[in-house]
Amino acid sequence: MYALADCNNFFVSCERIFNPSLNGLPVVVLSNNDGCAISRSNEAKALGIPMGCPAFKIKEYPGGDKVIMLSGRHVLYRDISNRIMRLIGEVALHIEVYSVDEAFFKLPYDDPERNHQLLAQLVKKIDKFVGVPVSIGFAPTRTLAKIASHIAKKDTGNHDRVKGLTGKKEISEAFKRTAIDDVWGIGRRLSVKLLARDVHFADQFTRLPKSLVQRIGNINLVRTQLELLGHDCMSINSVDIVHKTIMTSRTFGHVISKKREIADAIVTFAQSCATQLRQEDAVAQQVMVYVRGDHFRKDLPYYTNSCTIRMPSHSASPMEISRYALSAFNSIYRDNFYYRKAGVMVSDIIPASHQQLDLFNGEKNVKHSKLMSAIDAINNRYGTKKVMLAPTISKGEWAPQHRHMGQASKTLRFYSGMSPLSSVERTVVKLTDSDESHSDDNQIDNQD
DNA sequence: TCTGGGGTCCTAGGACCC
DNA sequence: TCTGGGGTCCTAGGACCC
Repeated sequence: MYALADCNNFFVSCERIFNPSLNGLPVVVLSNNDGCAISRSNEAKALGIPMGCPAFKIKEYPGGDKVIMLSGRHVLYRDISNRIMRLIGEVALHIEVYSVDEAFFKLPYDDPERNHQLLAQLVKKIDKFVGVPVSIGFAPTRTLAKIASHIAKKDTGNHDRVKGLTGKKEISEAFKRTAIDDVWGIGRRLSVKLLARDVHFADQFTRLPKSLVQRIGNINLVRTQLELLGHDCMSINSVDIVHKTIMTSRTFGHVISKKREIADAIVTFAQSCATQLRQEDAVAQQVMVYVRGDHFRKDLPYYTNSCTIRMPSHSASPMEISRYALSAFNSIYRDNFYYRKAGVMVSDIIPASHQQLDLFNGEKNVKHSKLMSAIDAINNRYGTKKVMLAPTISKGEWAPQHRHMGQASKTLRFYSGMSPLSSVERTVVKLTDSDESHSDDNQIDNQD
């Protein structure tokens, strides 16, 4: 039996822990650059504000001028999420953290009644010790548990916020009320195709012949149907599996055309990928860089491109990854265009322990890895980004804008147990090794 | 003024090989 | 005159999720 715990309006609920005066008010948390709403309180949902609504359109809704808009504080949310996951882990046989606000887990009992009691206690415990409202659904498969958790969340008469879908009759009743696009795995495109065939609710979908389901979608849609019929066939990447790709990208605060400034962002993103790799104790061999114009600006010529480079060996060194990222960037950058977004993705990731020793670069790898350990230790102790590669110490023209941050940083540091940072100077690490000679095509990385 | 970021999986089609 | 068949690998694009 699987359970799905889902935090209600997660980011908004996190903000309310620290600012209870937000309770009962329409609140949204905004994405990077204060671009659009990524979490909405029930009061904001009631005003009709959709997920992803651009911030500037919010006040166009009736009552929208009363909506409180907050910039996101993702480090804080991650910390709160970890606390919730720990509490779930105390009762679960096996937990799969699916996203920052959701986790699937296996239940210890066969008896639905005992499971229900256990989960109701868990919801209360999370309320008490963390302060975030959580809804939990449980059922024989993950896709059914997802439907159950929707019901638990939406049914206002359900006071313990737990819903089990275990009996045949109960499940088929729920199917009749589940719109086809509310089924996990059926998104915008597939629901259009299904509606065209007069499939409006989950029960109609479960009756379609398998061959037709396969034709409409692919094997994934067949799996979704099987899951609804009670066959457990979804595998979830649990936290202990290394990521297949790691990406860092940002929309800039405004359009940029200067190569130097974009390169600065690219190096920052490359470093962030390297840091994540080291946190997962993994190494990557491919580096992909992309740049993009602003597709909302019809007055500017639009350009987008990407370049993938295979490094000679796997690496988690920010110097190494930054160098190849810059090289890739140099090959796609074009003068006279305005850029709004860029990103770095590393792939072909394996655990560091599987790494083949590179005979030619062995000594350099050892040097890098000692340096990296030292940098990680400093950043862990004094706060992220205290030690950075040289090209990233500019003012950061590309930096996203956050206008609704309020008194964020004080609370955040206190909450996360970090020490104040004022006494620590930012340290510069030179990007280019003096013994490297193959960088004639990356003019930028030699400037420091 | 102003529109996020980070993932996964599957499939079709091209390149290449024998 | 006339242009195989089967396999693998890679990549781009499309779909989904939060």
